[in-house]
Amino acid sequence: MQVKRNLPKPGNKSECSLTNTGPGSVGGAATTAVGVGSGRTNFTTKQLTELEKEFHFNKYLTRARRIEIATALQLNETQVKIWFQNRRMKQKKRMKEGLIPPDPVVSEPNTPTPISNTTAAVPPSGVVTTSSVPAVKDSIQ
Amino acid sequence: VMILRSRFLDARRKRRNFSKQATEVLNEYFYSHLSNPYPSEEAKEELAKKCGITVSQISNWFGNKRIRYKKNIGKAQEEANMYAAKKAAAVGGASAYAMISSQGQMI
DNA sequence: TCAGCCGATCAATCATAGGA
DNA sequence: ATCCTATGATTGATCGGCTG
Repeated sequence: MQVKRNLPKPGNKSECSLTNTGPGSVGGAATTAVGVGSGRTNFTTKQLTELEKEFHFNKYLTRARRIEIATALQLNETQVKIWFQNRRMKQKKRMKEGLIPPDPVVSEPNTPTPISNTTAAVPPSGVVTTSSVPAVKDSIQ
Repeated sequence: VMILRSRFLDARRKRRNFSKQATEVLNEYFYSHLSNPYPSEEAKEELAKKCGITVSQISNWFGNKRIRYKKNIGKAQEEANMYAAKKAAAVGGASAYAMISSQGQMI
């Protein structure tokens, strides 16, 4: 939408390259609940849980799998694609500094985990539901 | 509302402010490169070493600084700007390289 | 020719630290 | 303790470049 920054990396020019804030006003289609489409979507816990589960299984998605997930989680294919991209970058970053053992590589890159139900949205889906407290999963700091 | 979802998972966000010296070094670099406040990977590593923090933290700092600087402009920023410029001009030793690189690119 | 990926960044937001 | 501002970190999404 509005991030038209000049090219910082390559030889850029003068001017404080930080001068934008384009009024753009794109009509995003987000389920942000907040009025008009907000550029940033607020993923639900369920969506994040499923995406995380899938990621743990396959770091990369096939077109078909992406569609399955997007449909099941009620997200765009693009949102799923971007989520995986960001997730991979996140893991790489963690790997560098923090520690986060390399992935225990799962044999085959397949075995479509039946994403629980189809029309995700309401069912409690007993996945990691607010363990009710300090549940400090995650290692690292 | 229910949007209060995974906030509790952010337990990792136990931030600690950087040391005053580190912030000093970062601001000095930022203001002496205002025309292009995007340190290279190498520069980030050097700054990280000098500040005693990680490269990611350097990236976070510059990211936040750029946005927040832009959000103001014409405020204490202008002031901070000349503060840095003066500082760089003063001690020719450690700050000399900063001045030079600030003039690195031209129109 | 083109979609997906990477790397960097943006922009909004969260949660805490620090000061009054 | 209470409120407010400064600041580090997180993350959905964008930009430019590269690639199969």
